[in-house]
Amino acid sequence: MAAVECGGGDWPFSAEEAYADSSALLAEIGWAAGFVDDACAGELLPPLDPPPATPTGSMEGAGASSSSTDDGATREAADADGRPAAATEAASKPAPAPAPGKTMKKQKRARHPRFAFMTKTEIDHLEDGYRWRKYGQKAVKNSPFPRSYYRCTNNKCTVKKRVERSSDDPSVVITTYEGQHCHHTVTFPRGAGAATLASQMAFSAHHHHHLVYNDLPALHSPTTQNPLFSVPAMSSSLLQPLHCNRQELQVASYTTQASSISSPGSVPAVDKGLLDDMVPPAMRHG
DNA sequence: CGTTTTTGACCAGCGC
DNA sequence: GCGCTGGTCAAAAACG
Repeated sequence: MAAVECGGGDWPFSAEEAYADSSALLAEIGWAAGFVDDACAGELLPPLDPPPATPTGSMEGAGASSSSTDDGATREAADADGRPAAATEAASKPAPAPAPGKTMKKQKRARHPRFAFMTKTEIDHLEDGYRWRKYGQKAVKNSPFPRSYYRCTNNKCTVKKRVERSSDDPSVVITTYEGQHCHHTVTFPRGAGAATLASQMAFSAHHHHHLVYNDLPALHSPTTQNPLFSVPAMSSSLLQPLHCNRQELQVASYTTQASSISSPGSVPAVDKGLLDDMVPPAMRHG
């Protein structure tokens, strides 16, 4: 596993860091993290081929976009159907009193730490110990695979999760967590999916100081012995179940911690990285 | 019957 | 200003 400090990774994403298409995300994470080889000996597969840098304005493949359906004849049906509360209200009233639930859209979305990892698996939604409710699905530009949006079922918990399959490698699932859980896992099954494993790895990284952070730009030289690729052993106890599950894992994280970003060469505040992303200090096991 | 998923629409941000 | 896209909402459907 490798964790990546994504420079300027404020939330919400700016356009260029929003990973509007999975290729961009793949490029970033893939290059950054590399693949964990099946051998689990710390050997790593070559980094992913970076997809051609797609210009921001490139619209090819937009046919996959769901926006094409938005303008369809279904709209009038929907309007006639009702959508009485929120939609109609929002449509008729320009702005003044934000409808409940819509307030988040008015203000700039709050920044949340993000934690993404890539999993080579056929399973789209990996078990990670938390319960999630799906609240949306969108077709992604330049990708034949849709992106699913999940929210933690704990109503006090604002953590969200995006799951999408890589367009470059359909066997790779990209999972992006946003926010911090304010509660314990519902279940934390031993030897469950790779997502659970990733969480465990995050914890292990914290406890064993195995994580190596680096600044993203430095990661884009696949030939170098990047510190990221030498993530020490990734704790064999963690890799073992991974191996058993026959799932290859990539992990990357982007956080909003400027402190780490500002010290690319060193090993900055390693402990705080992933764990801080995922679990508030009060929740950590001493 | 309660919970979750599906799905079409709406909205904001961004680039042109 | 317009169009595109990602993210979210919420009613309906599906599921247990």
